[in-house]
Amino acid sequence: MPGVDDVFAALSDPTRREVLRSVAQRPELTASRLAGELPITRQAVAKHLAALQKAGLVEPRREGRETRYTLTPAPLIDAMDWMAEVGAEWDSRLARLVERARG
Amino acid sequence: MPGVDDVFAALSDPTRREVLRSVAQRPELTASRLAGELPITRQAVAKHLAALQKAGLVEPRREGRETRYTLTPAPLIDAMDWMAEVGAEWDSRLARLVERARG
DNA sequence: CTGTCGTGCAACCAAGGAGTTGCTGATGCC
DNA sequence: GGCATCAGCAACTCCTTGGTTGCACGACAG
Repeated sequence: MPGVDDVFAALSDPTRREVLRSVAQRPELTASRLAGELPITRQAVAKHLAALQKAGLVEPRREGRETRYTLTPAPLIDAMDWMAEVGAEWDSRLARLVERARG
Repeated sequence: MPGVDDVFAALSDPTRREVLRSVAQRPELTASRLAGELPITRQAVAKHLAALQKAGLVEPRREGRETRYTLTPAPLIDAMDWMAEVGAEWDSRLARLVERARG
């Protein structure tokens, strides 16, 4: 039950956004494999994944000796909700955008 | 011409989000007035406003000896776009999974 | 002109966070 | 069993940053 606070905090770092995008693109990604594609160590990737997990954006699944990560995009909607709420007084078009994104 | 990077960085701080929300609700707000409503000094508010301005989320307008700030919500759309893009990649991943399961 | 109010700039401090290295513990393969 | 991986934990180093105080300058009221 992470709040908007954790979500925005997680998205604030460019490397972490890159990690999130990688997890979104490739299924069942592990920290070691991800570290092989990024210019940082495995431990750094693990920290990013922990932050993303705290924000509820990613879900670990233990498979033998490796842990695979999966995107859980629900908190993204909450963040978009917050932005729409801020923009609501200013421009009602934002609210309509989110409505459409939610499906 | 600020990028998504500055926007997410600006939104990462709770106090700064509070500032942004205040500016969104009450247009033509000044730093001193804002500082009166928050438990921080005027200079801290000014720094937050500077960060928001760098992200293109707010626009200053000099009026005599005071500067009034106005919300410019356009970069919020960019940030929402980024999130929607990540979600879309996730959806296509799901689609591929379903495709494979269908055989 | 003088005092006051609102701003901006600079230096400084404390806390947090990104990234690293080093080690230990499991798990899988020969 | 023995070795190579993958992962988790801890401590440490920098660098960023949110917040502060102090000061100096421009604008308005008396």
